[in-house]
Amino acid sequence: MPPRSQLRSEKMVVMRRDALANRQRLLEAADAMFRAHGVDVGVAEIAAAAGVGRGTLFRNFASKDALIAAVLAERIGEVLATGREMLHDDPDDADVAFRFVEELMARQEENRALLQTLTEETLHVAGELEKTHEAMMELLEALLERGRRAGAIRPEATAVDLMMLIKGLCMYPATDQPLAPETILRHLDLVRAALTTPEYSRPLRGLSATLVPAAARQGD
Amino acid sequence: MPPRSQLRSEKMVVMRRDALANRQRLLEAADAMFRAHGVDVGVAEIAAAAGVGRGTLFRNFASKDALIAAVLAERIGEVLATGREMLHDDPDDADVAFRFVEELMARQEENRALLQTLTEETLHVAGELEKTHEAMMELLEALLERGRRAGAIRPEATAVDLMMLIKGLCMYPATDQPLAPETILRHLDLVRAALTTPEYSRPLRGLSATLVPAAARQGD
DNA sequence: ACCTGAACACCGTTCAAGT
DNA sequence: ACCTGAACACCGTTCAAGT
Repeated sequence: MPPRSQLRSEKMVVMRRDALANRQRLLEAADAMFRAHGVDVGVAEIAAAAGVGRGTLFRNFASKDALIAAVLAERIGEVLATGREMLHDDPDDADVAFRFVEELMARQEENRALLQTLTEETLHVAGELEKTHEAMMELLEALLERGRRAGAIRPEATAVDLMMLIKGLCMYPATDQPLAPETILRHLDLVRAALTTPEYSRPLRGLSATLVPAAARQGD
Repeated sequence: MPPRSQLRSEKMVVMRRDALANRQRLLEAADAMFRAHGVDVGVAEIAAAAGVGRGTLFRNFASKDALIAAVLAERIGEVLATGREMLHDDPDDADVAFRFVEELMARQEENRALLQTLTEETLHVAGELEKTHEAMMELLEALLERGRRAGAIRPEATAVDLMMLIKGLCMYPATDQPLAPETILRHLDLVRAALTTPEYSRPLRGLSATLVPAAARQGD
């Protein structure tokens, strides 16, 4: 399938090669700038880093939100790929769903800033992101089904349940500083406790997050 | 304790009566405007609704974020009050913690827009909000302790655990539309399952949230 | 001491002119 | 067909002048 323009994809217009290159450079520049300076970097800086004018940015992405959504979709796409591998490689693991979520959270630090912009609005600005999101839900559904079949996961548990229980790890305001790995493991164990049948319960790893008051912190 | 200026509270300066009235009207106007139009209403509109100039707004609140924080602190303060009543009225209820969280989530709809702005930054712009947050954690801790003593809640469970598990209800992006009451109950049951001892488990009420794709929705 | 609103600074976004 | 950057619009925030 030849690359199509984002803005007029219904028309199936094939982009000029140089224009497509610009689009790609914008995506990469945006990705790098978001990592380095957060999502609040100006569009001017992003365009400059990509070596194009501001107008070119808006020719390729309807708005700054759409650009953020596109970058986020790419990153989530990578996670999706590893999740599908897990699903394929290990057909008998009743625990795949939680193993995947652990993998997902390990990368969470690099995506936290982007995830915080993921409100309903941004979810719908780019059709690309919405499709990625749906793909994620389907994957989680398939992963959970493994556990259900093995009797490890309660039958009523859904992908949405799982997402909502995890959300706090990405969002909890007082933990904008990096989460300790043990804190992540502990929270995931709590999520496991919520979704598994009693027979499959296990003790919690790690410790609860401790909130550091602003007064006790350095260099804010 | 006489009312003190927000900006120079160290000096314990007592505000002039008319100035204090302005501050109060700003808080009320902001609260009303946030409910009606969301947190994105301009400061100009808020100041106009309060019947003061823009400058007065910034004399009382260091920034728009500080104003948002102040409003949020007031609303959380109300919830805190009902939580403390519960703690006091019913000393033998092992389930107070979850009853409180249910109450908290019932009001969640009116606070969702504000809660979404509650990142670490906004948490620290107003000392008032940080204190409220700490008070909330202490209250949750006390509520959980009731359940621990009765053997209903696992001993390692903390207030932070509870907050992080609930967070998804406030934040899950695809549910910016009002959450169905059954969805709230179901999620809280999952949270209960995570935090209670196996003996106290109970079946889930309600249904999992279903995500409505943008295409299938009306009037976006 | 406090209030006001014009002026400022800082964004995202558009668009006329150019290739 | 696409690119550019000056110009625009829209905020939050400041501050000189007024009471």
